[in-house]
Amino acid sequence: MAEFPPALQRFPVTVDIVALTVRDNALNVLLITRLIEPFRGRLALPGGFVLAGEDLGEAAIRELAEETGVEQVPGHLEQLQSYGPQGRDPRGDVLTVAHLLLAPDFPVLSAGSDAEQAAWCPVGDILAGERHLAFDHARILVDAVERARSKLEYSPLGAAFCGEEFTIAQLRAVYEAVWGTRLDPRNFHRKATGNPGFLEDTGRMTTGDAGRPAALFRLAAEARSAAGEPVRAVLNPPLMRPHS
Amino acid sequence: MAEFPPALQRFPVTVDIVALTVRDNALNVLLITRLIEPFRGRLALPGGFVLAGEDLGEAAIRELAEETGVEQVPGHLEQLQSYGPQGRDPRGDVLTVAHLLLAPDFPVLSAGSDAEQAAWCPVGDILAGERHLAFDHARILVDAVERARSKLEYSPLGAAFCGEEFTIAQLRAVYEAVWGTRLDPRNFHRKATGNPGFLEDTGRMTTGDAGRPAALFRLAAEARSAAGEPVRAVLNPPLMRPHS
DNA sequence: GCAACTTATCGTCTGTTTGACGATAAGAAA
DNA sequence: TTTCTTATCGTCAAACAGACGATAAGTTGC
Repeated sequence: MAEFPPALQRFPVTVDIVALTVRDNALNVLLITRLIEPFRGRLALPGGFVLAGEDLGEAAIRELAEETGVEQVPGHLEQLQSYGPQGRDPRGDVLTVAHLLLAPDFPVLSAGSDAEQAAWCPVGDILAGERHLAFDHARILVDAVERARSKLEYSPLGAAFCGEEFTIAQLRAVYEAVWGTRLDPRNFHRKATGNPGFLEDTGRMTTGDAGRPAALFRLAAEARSAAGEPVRAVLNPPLMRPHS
Repeated sequence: MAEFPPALQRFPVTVDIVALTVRDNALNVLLITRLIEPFRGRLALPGGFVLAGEDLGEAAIRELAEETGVEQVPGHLEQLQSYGPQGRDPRGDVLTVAHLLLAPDFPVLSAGSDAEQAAWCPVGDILAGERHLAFDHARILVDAVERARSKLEYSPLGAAFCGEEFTIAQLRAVYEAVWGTRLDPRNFHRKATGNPGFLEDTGRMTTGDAGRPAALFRLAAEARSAAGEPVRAVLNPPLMRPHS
């Protein structure tokens, strides 16, 4: 039976989760306030060490549950990228596997005194440098936002920010918040509804809002991904963000 | 001074490299024949353990150099995805960070008796199941090929498979090999040369080949990425692969 | 040298898609 | 009832993709 080399270097491994949502027409990220050193008092991405017997995705889901109180993954979770192990943590080398969660606005746990307090923060505030994140989390956040932006172009994942049913205008608001642009409502409506295999009409309408009632849509069956499965790119041709 | 928790789990970490190139109009992957257990005698992706004091990219470059003899990274190297740590290796849990190299056809080291022999293998043969790869490398290869295919659509990375200078036909052969389709030479020529910021004419021509001499192009300055930097997507609108 | 062949490059034509924007529909608010 | 707001449908021109003809400029065979 083969064994690992005796002098084999082993590394602590963490998972970090960049949970993005759209609140008040702005892209928000879920951040915790660190209660322990290092970076005590600083904002950081939720995450933690991978335990023995865990896979990466499992660890990400567990950490998310521990720090926000959600029972089920509330949106689309995918692996982003790995960072390290050098120079990330003053305690020593740590490899981190960052994950990206695109989710509807969900309530975060109001933690007790000894737990880390999670809260949604506007991404713009963080990227503008108003608050400095712990570790290399600012860089991870930048990569995550860029990934989210490009995913919206050629995948149906914009709908991951909405609930089960949504209007075209709500979906458009997602694109506008993530891309930081304004989109023409009429052209967006045409593209979203005219792409076979993207949305399907539920037959129901909104009521009570200002303006004309809107039709409610859901993701078409072929655009929904089973948990952990890659999303089939159904936006063909893609919905390009305005370049300028 | 903060320290890591005493009971902290640590994992061996490897880097694996999916080196892709185009040879004889087919997509090829660099594979080694394993000389040690586990999976002795099986084909596997080049790679190895991350050493103390190394970052992920450094480890990937070192392993590539050790197993192929290249001195410099011969193409575009980027991180693909991480896998594990469970159920990948009979010796125990290992986390691997897969990397993707898109490179021109480069000669691989003809190793001596005790080194692992690297060789280019047609990706089609592997995916068809003619040879079984060690570990979960077949799955990693599938993910890498899919990443390469989609990268060609909206990034200038097709040129990473060519040398410094290349003709439109050579670039088209790359797209055809990676996508496994035929493309109309005239429409491809129009798209490749008509996209500002993608290619620039060197002013030089091929000589000696069959047919009319072709103009030699290189990647435009704005489409070249500094080492390790993300590639700016300059194909706008993208060059979509035929869907069917 | 000359015809045949090969490959590169330029054009044309048609259907599709985008971007800009007018017009109408259908509710709530005043 | 009028006004306001938002949803949805149309229109039009420019850009673009896919199919394919035509020509240019080499090499190869004879």
